[in-house]
Amino acid sequence: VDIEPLETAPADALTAWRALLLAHSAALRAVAEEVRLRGRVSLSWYDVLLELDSAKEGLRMRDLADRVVLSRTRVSRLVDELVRAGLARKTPDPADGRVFHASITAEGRAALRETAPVYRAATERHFGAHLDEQDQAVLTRTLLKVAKAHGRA
Amino acid sequence: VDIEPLETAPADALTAWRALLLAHSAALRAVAEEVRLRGRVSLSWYDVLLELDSAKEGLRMRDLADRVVLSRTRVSRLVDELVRAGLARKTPDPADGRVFHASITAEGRAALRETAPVYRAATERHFGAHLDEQDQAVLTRTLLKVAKAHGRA
DNA sequence: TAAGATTGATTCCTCAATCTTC
DNA sequence: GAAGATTGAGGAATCAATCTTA
Repeated sequence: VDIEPLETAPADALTAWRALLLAHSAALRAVAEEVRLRGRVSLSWYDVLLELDSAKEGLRMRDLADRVVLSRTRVSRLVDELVRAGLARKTPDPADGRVFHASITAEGRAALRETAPVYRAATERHFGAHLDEQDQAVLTRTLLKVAKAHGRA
Repeated sequence: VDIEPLETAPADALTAWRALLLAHSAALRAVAEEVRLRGRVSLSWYDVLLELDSAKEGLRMRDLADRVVLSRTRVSRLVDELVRAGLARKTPDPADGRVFHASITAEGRAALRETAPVYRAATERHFGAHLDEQDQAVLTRTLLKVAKAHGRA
């Protein structure tokens, strides 16, 4: 983190930031709780499985960690849990002995299919339902600007 | 039938939700790191002190937990840490023996004054700087709708 | 019985150190 | 030495159980 001189922030930035923290906390708790109750896998597992499924070829652990909002360490442990549960597999890269590729199993896809509607419904109920289409479009556009500025997304 | 410009973001709730998760994660990490490096207290301590300062009368532990985005348990432990550090005090309610009131000390106010500019600058640098004024206004409006729907804010 | 607050055990998550391979 | 991945240790956050008082 580079240190620069202090600048006076527009009062609006702090207000928007506070709103982001509140909305995130409230909605995420509700979504995670609903997925936990009604889904087949936890939200963390779901996130990982979703990325594995969208990348058909198998993902290096490193790349997987970049796509999920978690540390490399955490992802390593989550994948191990998924492997133990039979929902994912880990295969060594034949060309580079340092690398492992994680991929989703048929059972993992089944779990994903089973949990996806729960996740969609929870997200809709606890987040989307409170916003109209234009709100959602503006949120996506503005929040992705922030994420991209940090090298995510 | 009107044609939308290509750069218009998809307006579905899942996309906006994903953008929220990414932006929140990236910006919060950066803000917390900067506050940790340059501020006098951690972000958690800062949040609690801020609430204690804004409620001059002292807050019941219960009410404090409601205002901070943390569990009652966590707040209880944070306040104990602050008391040990001399930045807050805890006084029993004379009328109701179950209740404790947490309040900020002069030293706590000093720590708050010292950390506030760091927090403002970090929030501006890692969040506000990537948004124009209208973006910020819209974010505040929409995200507060979500928070309020969950009984926060 | 119920509400406010804390404690103990547990899970979640990350950092630093390590191991292996390039 | 540097990069990919894992392990050990510890902090952060929560849940369930408990204690106290209303």
